[in-house]
Amino acid sequence: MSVDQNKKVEQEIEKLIELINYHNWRYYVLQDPEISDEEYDALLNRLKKLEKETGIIKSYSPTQRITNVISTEFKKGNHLFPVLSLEAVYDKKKLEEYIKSVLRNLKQSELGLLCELKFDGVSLSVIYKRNDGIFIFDKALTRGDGLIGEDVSLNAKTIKTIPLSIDLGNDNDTEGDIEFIQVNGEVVLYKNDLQRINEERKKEGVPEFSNTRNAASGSLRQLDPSVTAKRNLKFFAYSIRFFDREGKEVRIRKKLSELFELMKSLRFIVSPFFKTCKIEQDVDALQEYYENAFEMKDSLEFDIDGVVFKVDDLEFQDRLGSTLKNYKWAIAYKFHTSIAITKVIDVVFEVGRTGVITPVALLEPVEIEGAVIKNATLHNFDYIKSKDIRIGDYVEVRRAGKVIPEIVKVIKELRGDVREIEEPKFCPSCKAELIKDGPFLICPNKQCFEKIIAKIVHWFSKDAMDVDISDGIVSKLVKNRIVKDVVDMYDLRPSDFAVVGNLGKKSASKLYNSIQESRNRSFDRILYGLGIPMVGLRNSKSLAQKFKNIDNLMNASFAELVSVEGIGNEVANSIIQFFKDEENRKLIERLKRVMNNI
DNA sequence: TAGCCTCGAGTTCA
DNA sequence: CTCGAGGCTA
Repeated sequence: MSVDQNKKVEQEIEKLIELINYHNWRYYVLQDPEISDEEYDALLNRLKKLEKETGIIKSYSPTQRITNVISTEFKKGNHLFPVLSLEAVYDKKKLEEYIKSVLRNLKQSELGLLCELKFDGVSLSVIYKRNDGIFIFDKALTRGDGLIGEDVSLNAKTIKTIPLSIDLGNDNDTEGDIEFIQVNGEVVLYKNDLQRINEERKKEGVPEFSNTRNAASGSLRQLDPSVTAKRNLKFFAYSIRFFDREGKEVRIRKKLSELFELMKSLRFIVSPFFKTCKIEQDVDALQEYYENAFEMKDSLEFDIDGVVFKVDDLEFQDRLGSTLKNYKWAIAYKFHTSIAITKVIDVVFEVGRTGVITPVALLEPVEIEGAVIKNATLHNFDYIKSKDIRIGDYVEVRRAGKVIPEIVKVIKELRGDVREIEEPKFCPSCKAELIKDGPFLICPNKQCFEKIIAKIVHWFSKDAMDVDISDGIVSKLVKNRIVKDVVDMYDLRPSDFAVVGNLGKKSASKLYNSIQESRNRSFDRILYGLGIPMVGLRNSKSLAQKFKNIDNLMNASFAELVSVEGIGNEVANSIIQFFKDEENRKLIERLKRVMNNI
């Protein structure tokens, strides 16, 4: 083939790419195709043929959306502009406070806002790089830590609604100094696609996805892009930023809403149902947008978990800036979700201060009212039996009262491949044989690390010594055999803490000082800290008041004990048992050396 | 002895 | 906060 001919074919390839991209956009983004599927396929086949014959394959050619490369891991990549989260509010009052603070910070009396739905999907940064006057898909990154994300380019390329090239045109880049473009948006999976995928997975005997977000996230993190391609993911764009060669941001518009229009013309699906509004002090317009979104959320094809309001003026955005985690120029107004459905991934067993083994369900993380729930206690085996909870079950989770997650019930309709929760025979920490006491399993080993850790943590707890020490540090001190009981804690130097924890010099000496200072705690707190069974806050106070010091208490007869208000047979026996124990007596002798009020 | 009241213990996440 | 059980009173 002559050079001339080659050039001609290359031109045809370029034309075909542009034409296919155009029809791709009509079909996937606008959902308004101009040509039939057959005609589209014909164009694609022609392109494939030419590429094969000439070997000219442009990286942004539609044939490159699916490659056969199967990676073993994801590379890391830097975002050009950090991808942060948004502060969340759950009621009108909190929203009002936020808006007022923004107005105050900007010294404005009114504010233009852009209102959007908050998609329940996975955030994605798509980065384009200049090449011959147009911008070519360079890479796509997950959020990661906000600065560095995972490179999921191959998977992102299979998403038909992410353009592989962008033509800004001259009027958008008069200086010609834009080198990179970062488009941010949400990768979402439609509800009907989730259903379809789950039906297939059920047939194949693999676990179903519990919601569209998890499915989208899982699809984007596939090692084999051909799997991602079949998932029919969508990309909703909500931000576009431009950068020069040095990575400095270049502004070509003044308002976010103008950028939304620009993204539309660049063939992105922009955030559906966005609108702008102007507000002053009252947030009624925002409340209305929120209520509308709430009403229509079930009829939408995709999942949303609230709405987002963003300051429209980009200069105002700059002035507001961001914290370490959040942009200050945007707020998420989220729907209440007091319950959520999630999956029991596994059950682990924890050892408490008293040796009682507690089963804890590990859950597929779900968000309830702003907190991500990963665990829920199952209390004991009677509880497990009464609710018939099994590993692999889908469960309804509620945040009981204020914070503590609770499994309300098993969704039996969703039960698939499940496994019974088996009672452990041995302590998960020290492997000692467990003893059964009613519905409880108990570790009898006095040296059990987890028990020692829990006892020390209790000793320093708020109502006892009131020392702010993390159980992580205690755990390391015990496991490295640096301490074996609370008395040893008073002999540690600041440097000992630095060794085990991620503590700086300052926090280490602070911790040291507060432990030393706790030598002066009152007798009732010491008594509580000892953790005598059935002796809690209240009983420690009455006992301390009556007996004044530990020797009086140890020498007290049964009759003297029960004469104390609130102490009956059981509690008195428990106290006598506690002081009979040789280990406990030794500990108390040692404590006399370090505590001032014992 | 029944029943109310109070206390202890375990519990999660930001 | 909740559950379960001990203490106390009628």
